[in-house]
Amino acid sequence: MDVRVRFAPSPTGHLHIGGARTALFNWLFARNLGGKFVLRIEDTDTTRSTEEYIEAIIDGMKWLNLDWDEGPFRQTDRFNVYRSYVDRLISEGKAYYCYCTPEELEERRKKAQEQGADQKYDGRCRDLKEPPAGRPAAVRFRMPEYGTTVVDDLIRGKVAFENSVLEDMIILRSDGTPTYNFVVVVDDIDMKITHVIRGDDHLNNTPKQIHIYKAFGWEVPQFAHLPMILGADKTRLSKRHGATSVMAYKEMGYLPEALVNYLVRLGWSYGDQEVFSRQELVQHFSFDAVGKSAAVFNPEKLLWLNGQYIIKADPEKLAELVIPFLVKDRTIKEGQDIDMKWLAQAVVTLQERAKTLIELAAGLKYYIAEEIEIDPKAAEKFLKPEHLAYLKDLKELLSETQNFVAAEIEKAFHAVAEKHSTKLGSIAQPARVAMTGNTASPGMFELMEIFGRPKVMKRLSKVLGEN
RNA sequence: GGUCCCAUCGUCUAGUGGCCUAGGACGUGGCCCUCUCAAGGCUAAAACACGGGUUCGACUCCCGUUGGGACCGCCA
Repeated sequence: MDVRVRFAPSPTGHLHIGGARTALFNWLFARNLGGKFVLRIEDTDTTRSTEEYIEAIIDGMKWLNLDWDEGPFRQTDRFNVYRSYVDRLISEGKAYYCYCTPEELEERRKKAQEQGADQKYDGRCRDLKEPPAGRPAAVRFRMPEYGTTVVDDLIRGKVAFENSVLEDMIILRSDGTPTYNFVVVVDDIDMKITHVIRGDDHLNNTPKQIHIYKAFGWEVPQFAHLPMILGADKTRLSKRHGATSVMAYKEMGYLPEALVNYLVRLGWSYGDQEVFSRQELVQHFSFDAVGKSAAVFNPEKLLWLNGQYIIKADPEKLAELVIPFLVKDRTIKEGQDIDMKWLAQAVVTLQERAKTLIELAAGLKYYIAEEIEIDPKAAEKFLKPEHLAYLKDLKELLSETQNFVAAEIEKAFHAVAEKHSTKLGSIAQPARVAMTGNTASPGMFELMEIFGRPKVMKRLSKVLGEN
């Protein structure tokens, strides 16, 4: 049998970290087994779903490079289908009309809670002989009252539920729209889904859904319930814990490969390996190695991973990716012409120093900008009169070098150090402040080579007050 | 409150009854490298929630306690 899985987000918000991981595990499972990955938009809540969020979710999927084989399907396009399935259940006596209003139900629930009693629907419309006139009706599914339902889960094993705790849930609202627990089953059957891979928070819904499958005589798919992702306080990850939308990480200068790598290790492992290529992920992924316990989202480890991916990334590609951040930084103007070959060279010097594209852009600033600001503290420490004397000599030597390349530049530095009987560091630090305005940067020799002689001369002149 | 799930360093995890003096990674401290900052290398501190069983032997199996989480909607 061909494996078919789906990711079914509801468009009531952006694609968030938890949803992205669910999508990723579905994708990996499908790719590992050569199956199909379906994208389905669960927009039956017409009051909260928006077109913007559908776009946002698709953007997030694309950015993470999680391609789907079918869809996106939308449930709002399928209301007639659901309607006919509801009718079938009613005609077979497996569902019935309920005339209780939401307000009445709410009140009863509240009362039951206060008394510490069972909160489930009392079934008062279950066997109604005469429907009350003039009241809107919802449709409820008739749950079995006795027996046990076992969910056989790929991650958790067998989980048993007493049917007596299940209530007759509403499958069709009084406004004629169907509800989640019903449509999810109808869709999964219509779309021939073989494995339902979703968040742990759905485990309790699963027995209810199994009864719908059975009411129709359908085969129940395999389930895999993924553990939750928690915030630092161990509660479900939410806005309170900082950035949760996937696209926010794009804006913060993260690489999608790094986020994917981080997310997959939240719950899944392969021995001691931490960094995986796409191919390795697809090759090794299996639910056997998915853990059962919830995981705390750790931004620091994600940052480290991102740094690892930046180090390994192709400099030309990084140069492309960093452009929007340079624009945002106002280091360059939108659409400004820039020598990409040269930019890539500059990027190489910064790769192992930048953990995000934002940091990369910040480092690139002094390579590109005409004027730099000099940190007063740095100047105070490294631009004292004796330092300026070194820089004066350095400038002279550098103006005479044949080829303005790192090896030649290094010779000049050593010559100055020797002349003044001092260490290389006492020349390099002042030079660094003159070049970058700061005390930390890539190595001076390669930096100067990439700057080029004119820019180096200009900046030395400036600190020497020679304008 | 009811139902269900979960439980190894601060965090992510390896571990499927003897290989464990519990391994790796992030983070933290130290050292090395070094023109600064990184990167890299070495190193240190840091965990089997607790209590009972089962067993010749439990991190590993069973039960309970405790702790955490999820769900209990005419939301998904």
